[in-house]
Amino acid sequence: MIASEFEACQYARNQRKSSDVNDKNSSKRPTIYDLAELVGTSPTAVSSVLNGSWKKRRISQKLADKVLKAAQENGYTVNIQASVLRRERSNIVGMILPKYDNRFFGAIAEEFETRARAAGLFPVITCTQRDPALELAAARELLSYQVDCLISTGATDPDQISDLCRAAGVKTLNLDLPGTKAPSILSDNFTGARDLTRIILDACERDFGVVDPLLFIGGRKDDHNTQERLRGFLAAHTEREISMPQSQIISEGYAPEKARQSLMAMRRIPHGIFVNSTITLEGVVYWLQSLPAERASRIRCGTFDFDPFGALLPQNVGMVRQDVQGLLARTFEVIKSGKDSAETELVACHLEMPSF
Amino acid sequence: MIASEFEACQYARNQRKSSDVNDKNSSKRPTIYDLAELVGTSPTAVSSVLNGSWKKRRISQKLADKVLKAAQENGYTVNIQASVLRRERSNIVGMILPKYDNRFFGAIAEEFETRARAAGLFPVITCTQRDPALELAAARELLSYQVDCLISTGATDPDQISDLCRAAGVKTLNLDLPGTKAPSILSDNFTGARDLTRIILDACERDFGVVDPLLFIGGRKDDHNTQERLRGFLAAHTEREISMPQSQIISEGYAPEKARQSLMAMRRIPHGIFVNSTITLEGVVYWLQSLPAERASRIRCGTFDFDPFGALLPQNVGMVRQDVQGLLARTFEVIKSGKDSAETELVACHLEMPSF
DNA sequence: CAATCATGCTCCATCGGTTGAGCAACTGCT
DNA sequence: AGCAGTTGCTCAACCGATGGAGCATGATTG
Repeated sequence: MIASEFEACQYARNQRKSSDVNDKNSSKRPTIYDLAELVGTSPTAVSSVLNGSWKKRRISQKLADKVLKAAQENGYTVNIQASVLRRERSNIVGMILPKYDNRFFGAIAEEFETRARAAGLFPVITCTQRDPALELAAARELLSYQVDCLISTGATDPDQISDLCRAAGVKTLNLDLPGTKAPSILSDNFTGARDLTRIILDACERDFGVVDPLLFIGGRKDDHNTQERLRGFLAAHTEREISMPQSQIISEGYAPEKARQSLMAMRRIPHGIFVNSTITLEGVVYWLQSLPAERASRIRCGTFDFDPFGALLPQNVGMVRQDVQGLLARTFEVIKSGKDSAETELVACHLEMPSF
Repeated sequence: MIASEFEACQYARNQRKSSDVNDKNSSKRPTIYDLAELVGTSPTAVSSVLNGSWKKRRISQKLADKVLKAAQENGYTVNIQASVLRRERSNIVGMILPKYDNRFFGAIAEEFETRARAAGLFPVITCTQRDPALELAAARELLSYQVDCLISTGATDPDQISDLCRAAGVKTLNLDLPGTKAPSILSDNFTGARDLTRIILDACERDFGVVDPLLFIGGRKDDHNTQERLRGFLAAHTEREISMPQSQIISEGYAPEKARQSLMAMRRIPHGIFVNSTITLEGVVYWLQSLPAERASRIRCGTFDFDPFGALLPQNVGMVRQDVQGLLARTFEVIKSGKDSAETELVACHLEMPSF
């Protein structure tokens, strides 16, 4: 008898499981073998019903229904590890992200997850605390999970990660900070910064009749984004023939406290300030609070990156909001296209003006 | 000859791989079988060297060194899918998180990842946009990745997720919002809110000589955390024998715009305001901007949850900062203890006073 | 009525790593 | 020399899902 032979074979294959099939207290989750035994069919049939290939494999509707019902009743979930091991693709997309502590990275994380899910992929984000060693370790870890694709966001050393991915034959892409060994998708920091600078210059001229160089504060000179923003900042001054003294560019890190101290130490307080990040803006606000109200009201500032509280500051004349949706739309397009030339692509920013 | 038999067997096992071993252009990553062939040993030996069990398995230092060198040179990374499939534990811990758009959840995500890594576990966070259906789908997905443990943070319906986990025999735990079917770890919303209310009442009395009921704004009445905070808010009034009119409690959601409109519509503007979230605080600040400066200066407010910009508002007298480190410390302790009784545990908040 | 085809399913090898069992070879002891 | 014990390694089964190959049926056609 073929049927009993099959059953015997199943039983031999997995004694413990078989005896647990009808045991609701069993903590082991059911497998396709368990369902096959319950329904009285083969594991292959069960698998193909559950993964959708059953039509192609000419399984009858009747059997499919029985299998689906059994799966439902027994709370079956596929074992992805086994599935991925067997298939060529994992459908997992990994992302390395420096921090979750600001709106920009938070929005990137959410948008990435949403788009990945919409594309039928499983997103895994891992946060690397701006630590190069952790970035590398995390990349390696994601690779060992067989990600199909790895996105390095704001990575300290994206090229090293690209190398790892290349060795593993995994697609990769740099977001927010460029690398030379994979496609890079960035905000147009130059244009955003230039437009913001113009707005601040306009406000100073309009409100105070002053045409002075602005103060640039925050960021690091060795940081690509700071360099580009500085370039935009200087371009806006050059086009108005305002010369820029070196002392007006303070780029000694993003930390709020550092910015506050630098501002406190200045002999001549500028009317217009270009703030290079929302985190630096915290320090600027702290400093503003220490000024007499009348003096504080005679300052205008604009910030690169958006924060809803920052936008409500009376001194605020504009914030550059990066187009997170646009950045990730392009990211997924590039992934899909399979392109892997190390070209850099810019996505325009949006200038958010105060609405009050 | 045993050696040649072994090699022949290996070759038969995997023709394509074997011929690729020395091919640097091959995009396939090396496996333990490849390394075994390179070094001239068995896959078992390679595996045990690479996963650290070689001492126990009495592999010689010499062979271990050779294997490690080969692994290094060929950029070997373990295939976790295969490894997890065979082992009983995955060492993956999953977390469901509503949003990444505020400091609280951002900090939870970072702290969770840090602690998981420190415990030798692999953290996977997935963001569910406060969507109950997505929460459930995400939980199912994480289970199919064989997570050892699943943490529901701020989940709409944590009990449903607990049920899923129970069926799969997976440990689970609720964070930030309580459930009835798994251990819950929450901030002590009651005490935090009561203490904050006291501070605001103190400030109104000290600065304006007024002993009036405060305004409570933000949140939802059916939300556990709002209920607890409201209880603390009322307790602080009761202990001072201040009676609370219903009209002073506005709990129609967290949205900033909603809060602003409610405030605009009030006939009598209160001196003291209890703001139930930083997101609601945005609306309050928006409204403050619309007031004459002199009037705005005669308001004191405190907020549940912390935001660095919010802390810098001149009207701010305190922010309740939830103890994210404490919450996650307890979370990991409970996980480790294996406890699964549905008890709720409270973690104290910290009252952050303005420092200027 | 035999040959052909479609239908509905099962068998088996496979993905890569892990683990219990076991086997040579060598050492030390009586 | 004989035996136990140690050292250093290999074998083979297994985890759960998947897909190509193939095998009985039953229906259709010349």
